[in-house]
Amino acid sequence: MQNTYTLLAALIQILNNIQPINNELERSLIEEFKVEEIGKGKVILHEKDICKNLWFLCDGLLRSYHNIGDKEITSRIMYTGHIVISPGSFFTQTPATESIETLADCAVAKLSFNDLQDIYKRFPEFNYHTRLITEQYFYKQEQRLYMLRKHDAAAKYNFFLENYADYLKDIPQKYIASFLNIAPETLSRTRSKLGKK
Amino acid sequence: MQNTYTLLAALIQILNNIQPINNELERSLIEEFKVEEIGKGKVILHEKDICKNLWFLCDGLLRSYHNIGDKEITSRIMYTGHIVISPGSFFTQTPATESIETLADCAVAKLSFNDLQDIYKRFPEFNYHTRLITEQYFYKQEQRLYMLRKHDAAAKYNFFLENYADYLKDIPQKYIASFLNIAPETLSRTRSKLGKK
DNA sequence: TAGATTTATTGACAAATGTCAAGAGGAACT
DNA sequence: AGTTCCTCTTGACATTTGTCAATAAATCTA
Repeated sequence: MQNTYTLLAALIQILNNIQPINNELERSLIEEFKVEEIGKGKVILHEKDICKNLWFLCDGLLRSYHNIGDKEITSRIMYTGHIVISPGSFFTQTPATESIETLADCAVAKLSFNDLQDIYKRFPEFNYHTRLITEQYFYKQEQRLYMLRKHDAAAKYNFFLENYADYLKDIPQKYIASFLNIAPETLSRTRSKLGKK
Repeated sequence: MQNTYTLLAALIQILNNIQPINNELERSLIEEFKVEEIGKGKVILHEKDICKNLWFLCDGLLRSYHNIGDKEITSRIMYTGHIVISPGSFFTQTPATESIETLADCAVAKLSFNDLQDIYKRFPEFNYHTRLITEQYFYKQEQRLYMLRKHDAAAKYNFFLENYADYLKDIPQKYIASFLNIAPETLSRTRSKLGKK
């Protein structure tokens, strides 16, 4: 496994792009983030548990999902470079209404809610970075809202292709289908109509 | 019209609930926010314009909408107490992909992007407040994502009733329909099945 | 590699919703 | 009050998607 510094380089880069962070903050982040490798198919957050960690996905693929009746709905798909939390649960430290699982072998860097609050206390300027990051995720989430209002299954699948093409082969179609809010059979038919793109 | 202080009291309250703000910041906010009254049916942000303002909706009702082909889709409904922006446009100061219009006579307090940046510079701790507010809106947006994945029109309409019942009579049904991503005719039929709630 | 298990595909059909059209009901304006 | 315009409702029908079932394909496991 690579060292923490190397694995966190992408995260440090994201932060520096927002506004250069000072060495002390960088050192604290590298110190507080705990890197771990997680095999494919592991649930890193279970529904009803409190999301006590924020993960930076150094490498890999994740999905969040929740159950409605007997159906499982994939709500988000997260890939390398993403900051991963269950928003409602992490922000308010209340039980999660969704689970998060790995769709591939992953390397993640984990920061606990409490350690993050410490960092906010010691480096108030860090609020600026996370405000901008939250704004970015907010905007991306809005894109998904637009997607779900698209008229037909083909338009929704095209959204998926535009945004997640690189991960197409690694995500079981049934998950893609529920992410797009269509039946797996409909996705299968849509794909064959579009020529298996 | 009431004075700026009275109209902004609710906003100041929201901020103080997050973390008490000092007098100087409060004074600056009251000074920088410009209150105005806007009649029903006015477009306060036009698609393709840059969203240069953040509005605090002191009193009234707004919706955001965008066009897809010949269809108009209502993306958000915002009522008294909401902080209103077109997220993608305001955060990045790029052209908006949606418009915002009043659905009733409104009183708003307006703060320009530039004035907000000044406030961030003078009061870095304000990033903390807006980070938490952004997190809250992020979470509410996620609720709308869940709604759009609900199985049928009745479930979507129930979501609307649970979240916007107070504004039911003030929002034309065709807007509610597109917000829920169903045809106006379907909403009409769904309502009559549910007994006109 | 063989067998078991899960996932994807395809067909037939059902159900929900969308579309089009006509008319009723309200709101706004003169 | 009457006219006009827009929204809502209702019906008939078309279309899309969902559901169920059978089979094929792929993946996992021993």
